[in-house]
Amino acid sequence: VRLRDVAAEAGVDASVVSRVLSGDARLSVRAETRERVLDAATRLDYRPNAAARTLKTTRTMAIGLLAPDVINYAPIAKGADERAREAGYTLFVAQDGASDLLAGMHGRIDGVLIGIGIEERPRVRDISRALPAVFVNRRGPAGVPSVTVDDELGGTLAVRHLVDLGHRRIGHIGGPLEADTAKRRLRGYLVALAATGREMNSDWIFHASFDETGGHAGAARLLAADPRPTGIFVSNVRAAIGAMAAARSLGVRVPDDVSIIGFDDTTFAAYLDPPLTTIRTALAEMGRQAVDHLLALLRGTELGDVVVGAVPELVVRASTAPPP
Amino acid sequence: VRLRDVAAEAGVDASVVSRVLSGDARLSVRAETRERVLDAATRLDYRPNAAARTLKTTRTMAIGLLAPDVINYAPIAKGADERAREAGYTLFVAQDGASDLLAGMHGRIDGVLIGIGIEERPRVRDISRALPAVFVNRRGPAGVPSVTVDDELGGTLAVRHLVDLGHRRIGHIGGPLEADTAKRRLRGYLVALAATGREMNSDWIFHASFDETGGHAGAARLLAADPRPTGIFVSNVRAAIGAMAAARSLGVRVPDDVSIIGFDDTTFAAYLDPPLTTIRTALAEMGRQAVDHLLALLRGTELGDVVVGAVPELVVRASTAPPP
DNA sequence: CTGTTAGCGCTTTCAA
DNA sequence: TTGAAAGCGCTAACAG
Repeated sequence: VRLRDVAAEAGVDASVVSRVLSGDARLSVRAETRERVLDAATRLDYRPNAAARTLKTTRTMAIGLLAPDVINYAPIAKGADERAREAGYTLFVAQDGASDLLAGMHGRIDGVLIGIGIEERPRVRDISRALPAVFVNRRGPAGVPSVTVDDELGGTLAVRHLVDLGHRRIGHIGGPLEADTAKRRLRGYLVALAATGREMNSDWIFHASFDETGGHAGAARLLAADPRPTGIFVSNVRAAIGAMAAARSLGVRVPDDVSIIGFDDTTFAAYLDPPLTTIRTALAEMGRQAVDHLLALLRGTELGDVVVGAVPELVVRASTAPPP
Repeated sequence: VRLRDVAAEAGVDASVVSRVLSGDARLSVRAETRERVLDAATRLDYRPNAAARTLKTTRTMAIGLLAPDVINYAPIAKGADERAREAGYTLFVAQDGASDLLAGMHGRIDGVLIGIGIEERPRVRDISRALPAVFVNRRGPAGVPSVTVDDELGGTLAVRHLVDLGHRRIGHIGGPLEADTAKRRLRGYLVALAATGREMNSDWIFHASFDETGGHAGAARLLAADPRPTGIFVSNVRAAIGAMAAARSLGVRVPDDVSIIGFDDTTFAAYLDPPLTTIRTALAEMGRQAVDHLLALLRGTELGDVVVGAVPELVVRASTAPPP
């Protein structure tokens, strides 16, 4: 059913229907006419044709989220989805790995939330140029706004917790260094080490993917160092799962022999063995604010880089303890 | 830049550009003209306006995937995404929980892959009526095709493995009974129990959400039964994580005191403590076939319900052992 | 081999 | 308070 069918049914012109249905404020219609229109629309189960509307208005009322990994980004996507919906927008999530994401998204969304750094996938720079974009959980190039959490502080808190427990040799399994997120967490780690006068040792630092295999590889490496760290800050929960598995297969007990603290408190954390101590960040809130930011951008307001106000906090569970 | 800009640049009519760019097979253009057009298009970095094209052709060249849970559906989404892309389609993933998914999707996609059963969310029935739909990992109502794996066989294999190890009291923590997937796995469990003459006991069966909390609640319940099962078939990896956590907090050792076998071999499984024995199903393949199915449907071919050919298989790890 | 033309369904001035 | 008309950018007959 098209607009004109509704118009015919209601005995008015299509333009009237359009105005009534789009809730045009400063419009005068007789209450009775409006009734008839609304009636006809429901009776015919009218749904506007998105393509036609978009062609006319040049707005799709949809936004995209480009995530490097749907599992890690699930909480961010959830927050973003909620907020987008509240604002009348539809959120589409696209996974990375695409040959030509740009082609796929172009013209179907008004703007995009980019969760991948330009050093990770140079292509995202083009995307951020081709359409209104806000980086989420990553910083963008100059001129493109971003919404992140305070990763550096998170890293610092993690190290400080280990220091408070008495650890002197503290290692770090971080994400890929192309991810600025990983860089900031690393900086937090380094700054905290320096501030507390703890020894630094490049053998205690390893960068790998934000998943189980990455953490596994990292722990295998760090635990082979001599001397080896007694505490490890792993900058992702899935990586922490991998790290604990590696420790286990080496006969290294957590937390008795080595303490492990993760980053981003995902559902799994509390159910692991041992339950994982983590740094909790406001992931959903980051998603929400990123949407707000993007919508503001679409309205022409430029906002710059934002760090979510909610501060990372330590969640102590059982994977950390005083050093042996 | 619009089509006509490219046309002007190339010194031809817009319709020529349209035909050249859309790679219309049975079209005769002078090689030289085609050159000029292609040249102009790249020079101007032309990108077709999706809305205009859609309005004209009534096809969006995009499909949607409606998932109840992005984490559990990540492998399915990955497979679907690959295949869609190969066919020139863009895949959009929408999470459930939406107030009105239908409104959001309508007109932006040509068809949809539905990963949620109609008993779980009655609304999906409307979606399947409003646009071409194929159910994935769920059966749809009569007349709507589906692509699933052999869940029943999977359930049977799981039980058989426990039986082979010598277990006599075998429990089941399944998904929500509204999910037909959960029903089929339950049936597999029951059939295998009956076939092997194992005792049945309703205290050993629990249905809950397909996630950590569900598995946790289930194990808490089953392990409190008297006598309690020595082996448990948990129909989801995340639920198995929760179940193992519950066992641990009750001082019940896995696999010494109780064996646990999960379903759908996700990344995590191998990294858990103990590494989880599972039934591996062809999730990505299911996603791929669902896309094929939907595209066939869009071309007018009706195909009915399909069960993915790749058979579920047992992956033995360390969470299962002979009963105590 | 290439150009002309009509129209997809909607919104939005402008006129009545 | 309502209707008429134009046009968003593209494609697909059809004509030349």
